[in-house]
Amino acid sequence: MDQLLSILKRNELSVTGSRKKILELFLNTPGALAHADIEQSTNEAFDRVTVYRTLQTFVDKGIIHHIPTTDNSILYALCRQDCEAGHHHDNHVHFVCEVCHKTICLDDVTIPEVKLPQGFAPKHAEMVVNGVCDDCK
Amino acid sequence: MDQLLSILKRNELSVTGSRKKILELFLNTPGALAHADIEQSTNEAFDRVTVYRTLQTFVDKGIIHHIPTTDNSILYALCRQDCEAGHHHDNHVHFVCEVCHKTICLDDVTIPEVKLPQGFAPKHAEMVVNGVCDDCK
DNA sequence: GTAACTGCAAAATATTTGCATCCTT
DNA sequence: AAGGATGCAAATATTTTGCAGTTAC
Repeated sequence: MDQLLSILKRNELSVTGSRKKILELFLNTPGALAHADIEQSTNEAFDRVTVYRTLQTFVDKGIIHHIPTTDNSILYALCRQDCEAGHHHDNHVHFVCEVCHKTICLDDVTIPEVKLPQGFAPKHAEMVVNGVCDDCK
Repeated sequence: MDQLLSILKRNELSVTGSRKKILELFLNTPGALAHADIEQSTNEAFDRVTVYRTLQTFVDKGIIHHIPTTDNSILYALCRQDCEAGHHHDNHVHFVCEVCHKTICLDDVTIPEVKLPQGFAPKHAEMVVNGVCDDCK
């Protein structure tokens, strides 16, 4: 079965036009997407409200997740291996290029463990690295 | 000289009421502050616009910085040792407690280096750990 | 057929800008 | 006194909500 459909089915979501198109956009994007990127995904425009609701649904189901940024922008990313496995790990580093401003999931770079002070119980970590990416160097 | 004044002077900022109050708020807060926290800092309310402008000024001067979050909220933090040294390193981990929702600067926990794929040139890294903090455990 | 999803309109929030006035140096 | 900072008003932009019509199953 198509990967796209399989993701929706697995999460008990009905297969609708906007969900297919938005999810496809994520599947075809190596990095992260901002709300605006999705709204402007030229070919067919979605209603702004539908984009909000669809993203929220995907986040609720764990299909996509927010990724942290240092510049207050709001980015969403779907991470390939996690989705194929059916649940999220997101334990990889995100890289933000300061030249092209793209955000890239470095799926192969695992977030290292850190030793926290006494009493802190970590559950999840996010790491964002800024710099210049391979394309812009 | 008062630490507060020294920070403003060092950055060539005139010493005004709102700058003093907002900076003081940061100096007295162990973690991070959201825009709303500042606006609501009871005693005396600032004009919403002044808060925006003051925060922007502080960010421009490097007195405070955005910290990344995984939940799309916008947080600012001032980090003690950096400010005392006169410039920013911010190379420490931020911890977000999922019980009390506070964000804490773990000044003593340094962000580890990671090995990036060929061609990526890192300049700065941010790391956020979610979990349960010492107070809430 | 039913429950869920979408699009439109509008409300509620959040952020930015212009300008006259006030404060800091 | 001069330049910059503030507060108000208003313009923009962003996000949420209600509801009627449409679509998926």
